[in-house]
Amino acid sequence: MSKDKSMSVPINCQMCGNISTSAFNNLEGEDLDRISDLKTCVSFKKGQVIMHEGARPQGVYCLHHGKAKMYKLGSEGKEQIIRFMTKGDLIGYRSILSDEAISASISALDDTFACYIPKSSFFEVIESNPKFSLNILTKACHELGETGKIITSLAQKTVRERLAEVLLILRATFGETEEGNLDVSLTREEIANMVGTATESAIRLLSEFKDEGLIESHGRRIKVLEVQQLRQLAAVYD
Amino acid sequence: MSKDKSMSVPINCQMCGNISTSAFNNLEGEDLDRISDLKTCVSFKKGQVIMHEGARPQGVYCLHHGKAKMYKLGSEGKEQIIRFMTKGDLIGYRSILSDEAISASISALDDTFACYIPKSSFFEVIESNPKFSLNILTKACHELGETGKIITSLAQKTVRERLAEVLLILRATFGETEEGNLDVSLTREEIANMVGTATESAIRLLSEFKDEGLIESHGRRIKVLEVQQLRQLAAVYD
DNA sequence: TCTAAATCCTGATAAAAGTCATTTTCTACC
DNA sequence: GGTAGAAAATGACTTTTATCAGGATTTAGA
Repeated sequence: MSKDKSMSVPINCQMCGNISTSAFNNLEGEDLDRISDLKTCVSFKKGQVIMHEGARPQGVYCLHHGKAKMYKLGSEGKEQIIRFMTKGDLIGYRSILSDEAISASISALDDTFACYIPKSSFFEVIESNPKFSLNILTKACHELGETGKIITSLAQKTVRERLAEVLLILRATFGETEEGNLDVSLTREEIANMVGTATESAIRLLSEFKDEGLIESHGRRIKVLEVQQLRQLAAVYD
Repeated sequence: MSKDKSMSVPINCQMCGNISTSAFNNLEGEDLDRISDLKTCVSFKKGQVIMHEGARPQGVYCLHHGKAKMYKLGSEGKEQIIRFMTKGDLIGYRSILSDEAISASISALDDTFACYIPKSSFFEVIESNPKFSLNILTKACHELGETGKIITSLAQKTVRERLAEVLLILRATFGETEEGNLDVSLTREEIANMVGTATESAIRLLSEFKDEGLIESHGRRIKVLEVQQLRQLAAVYD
């Protein structure tokens, strides 16, 4: 939480604190150098779009710090948040690897900082290093499993259950501040866009959760009080 | 459509008619042999479960002929169909590659025939052949894009719109018989489980589509008449 | 081909969720 | 630290979708 974020910018990937949790985690010297040498550093202001749905990216971003949301626009122009991303996450790899346009936009929830890796060096390493390729494959397959859960949840659960689920996901993804609040600042509209409901419904249900003592909230600061009850409510058994 | 399905069973992968559309499409001699030599052939009766949610598969199936559905059970025990699979599709690779339990069951909609490839030979080829690995990666990434669409659709579209969408998906996935019917036999419940709605709602809306001349139906045989109108209804623009 | 069981269909009703309108409260920026 | 403008909250109402119940068809298997 240093004021001067530029201080934490890594010169090269070897020095990066996120390496162990990122897709690059078991790359060895030469391959990591290849990535490291050709990457460039970019920062994004809160709210800025990092990748646009429909675009054809010429590289991938590796998020160094900050938070981002991945979302698609529905036919009425409403955002559907697919998932959130934090440090170590790779952005745009899906599009590059399937050779399709970007299927969901990514925008910064925070002031964020990312490393841009050109398509060519990304592919070079993918093609030459089976371990790296397998890493990405593992991540993609894991993601596929998660999306299956989301689909089932959207299709079968009530809005109330899904909201409980989303609160738990936010907690797992972003953690809590010292005060115990969710360490992310989202509008009610964004929460609704993750749950897949109207903003008013999300607001109403959050108020209910508050009345029931499941959460506390002061504006955008939300504190999860009863994890177990929320889990039960969300009918999550894992 | 031969009566004696066993006639069309390939002795080895080189001879398989599905090779060009499957994940094995640009494997060369040696690697394909490795798969081919260790695979075994299995058949499944209509309704039989090919892989069980929660299980730990020791290999993958490559569907040689027949149709299958991939589905998850929701908390009330209701099936949510995630997608359908046809010849050439790989079953169980997600679980093996992410080293997680099977996240969705697969069951046969037809009498089907598949080749079972043990985990070990699958991994050998993955690790030794970057092209194969990239093939699977491409498929997984494409799937990820599709699931994003499904999520947005479930979250934002009405049941009516989603039903129109599902009819178009069925048409694209299974094609049509000579009589112009969708070349797949699904109960109304299965259609509902794909749309993510109650069986009665799916039935009601199919009747409406019929009254409106968008489809014809005689029991389980459904014929799509107005593709353009359905597309518009589904608000699909691609 | 026949028959029992499964599936399909329809109507009535209930519940869930969305929409619209208005007031209150935050929050980001001077 | 004050102040627009955005976001949150809440009530009233509408629409959509689910549920329940009953009868009509279809399907799968003997």
